[in-house]
Amino acid sequence: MNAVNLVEELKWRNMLQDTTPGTEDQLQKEMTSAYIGFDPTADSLHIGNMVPIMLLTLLQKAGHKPIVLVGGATGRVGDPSGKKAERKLLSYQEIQHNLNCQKAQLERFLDFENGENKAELVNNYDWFKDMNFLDFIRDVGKHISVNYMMAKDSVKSRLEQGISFTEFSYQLVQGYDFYHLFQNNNCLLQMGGSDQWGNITTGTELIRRMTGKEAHALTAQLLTKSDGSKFGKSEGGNVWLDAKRTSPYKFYQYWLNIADEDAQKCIRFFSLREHSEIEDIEKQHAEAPHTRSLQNALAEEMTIRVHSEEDLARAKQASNILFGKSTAEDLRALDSEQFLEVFDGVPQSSVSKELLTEGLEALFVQSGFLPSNSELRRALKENSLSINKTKIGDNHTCTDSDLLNGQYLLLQRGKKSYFILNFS
RNA sequence: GGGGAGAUACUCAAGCGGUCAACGAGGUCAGACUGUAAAUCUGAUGGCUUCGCCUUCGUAGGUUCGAAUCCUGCUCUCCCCA
Repeated sequence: MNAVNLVEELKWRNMLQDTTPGTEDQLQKEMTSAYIGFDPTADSLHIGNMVPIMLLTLLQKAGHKPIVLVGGATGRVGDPSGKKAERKLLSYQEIQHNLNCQKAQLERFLDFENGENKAELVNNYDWFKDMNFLDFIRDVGKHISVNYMMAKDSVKSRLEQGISFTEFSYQLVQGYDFYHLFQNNNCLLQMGGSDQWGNITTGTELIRRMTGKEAHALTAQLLTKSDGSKFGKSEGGNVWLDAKRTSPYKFYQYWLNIADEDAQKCIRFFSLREHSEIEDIEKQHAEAPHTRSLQNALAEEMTIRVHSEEDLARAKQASNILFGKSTAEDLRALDSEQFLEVFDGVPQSSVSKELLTEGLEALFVQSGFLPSNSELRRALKENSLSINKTKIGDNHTCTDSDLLNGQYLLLQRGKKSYFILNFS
């Protein structure tokens, strides 16, 4: 019935890790509801969450119905999968706050409005809040043996170090989610990263034992980076989708700087362009790697999808000023607001106007940019200092006309290290 | 409790009476090259009023014209024996 075969699509993207038997048949047979759970551990999703988001996006594009489950209940327990140690519990208020924020973000990526297969959002707290412990262990716990639960990797890997009963129970709680959605939302499939396989199959097992019916699991490969570090982390930590946590500029830069090898994986994982178009970009990249077609395409597409066209334009402008051939003139073209946005995150110091004409030592050292006069001398010897993108020498002096917007001076050591002086 | 070894700059690690702000390696920073990459090459890497001066070699004293280097106390670390 469907023009797009989801399983084929995922295979083409090298995303598919594993499915339970019969999954593809079910998806080809009829519109199928499938869900993925999101953990409310922070008040923003990060790009690590883009893989499950893509699964749902592609699911919807293939004509099926995505169900987004936010883990109001499971978030109170803590998933041991992939975790070396017990996690600290979040307060109920924190979880609620995080849930609301994530919800708003998810709405960007899926169509919650139109069509028979419009996306739906559920919160497992709704069906767990009135569940009492005795009911749970009688009605649910009875069906799954401890032996079965202990055999899961997520549990097994923690047996040495210890795992609380709380986290041990996690798979059962998640399994019950699946059962609940199976019964109430006709949800026949749970998807997730490959680290979720164990949890998901506990769900299918539970459904089989409680209803005698069959439910399905589908997992995606985890995205790994060629240098072994974790995907979605930059030096400053996670790359978040929230512009307040990771500015669109930094977000754009993250994609732009992905290693070639990883970019090849990412374009298939994340791009919503036509297959032929993606293959063209891959070809381009192979022929002329230095143009970095893959990184550019990715950075543009992802910045637009997560932020907006305007944010992309600004990010590009900022990048151009920071890294491109742009010069003093481009810098002067910025108004005060743009200037501060481009150099968002660059350390600033407010200094009094008298300093301006008091020489380099005053500007670079007293302002706190360079740690000592020796450092300043060294930098001058290296010819590594610039003011307003123009290299300066030993006896440079500044005047009022050097001030950007009558107020700022942009100091620079080498290529990457910036500092803003704010003359007030 | 007895015996031994050690503590040096961001890290590792030389130095064992003057030529030591202290070899070397890693890291970091800069310059060249480049794809805002990797690799490579070059330089820098305590502070200052820089052809000189000042403060640093666990800590406090001492010997000496002169100590990171020798002596003593203290603190800490490691090893061996009981």
